Amino acid sequence: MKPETLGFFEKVYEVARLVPYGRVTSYGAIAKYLGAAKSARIVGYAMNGSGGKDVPAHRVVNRKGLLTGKHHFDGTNLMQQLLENEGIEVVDNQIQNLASVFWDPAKELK
DNA sequence: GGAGTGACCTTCT
DNA sequence: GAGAAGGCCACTC
Repeated sequence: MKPETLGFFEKVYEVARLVPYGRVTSYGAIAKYLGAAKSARIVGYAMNGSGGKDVPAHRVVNRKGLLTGKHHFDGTNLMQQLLENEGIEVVDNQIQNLASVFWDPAKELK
């Protein structure tokens, strides 16, 4: 469990868990916070292993607020259901008040 | 050891 | 202003 041993994936899981209730963040925001803004794709790839973990992947969406990773969940509207359950308005797999629920780790955690 | 993949983002036309 | 294309890094086979 040493930071040095922890790969980039573990770091992504850490930030994903830090996302407060009723808030959502983007892959690029996490990647940028980790110092790999150009590796935004890696963040999404890391979520591939989030299944089975306590990582709220449903709180992580793309830059447009679109639930792109929704397909990776067990169900189809599960991700949307979880977001709506937290008070986030989601329509057609897309967050409406994204600017209101957006959570930037680089600024919040700093 | 090399090549391919991926739940993206940035930039140019 | 909108649309389209490319690139980038980390992990897996």
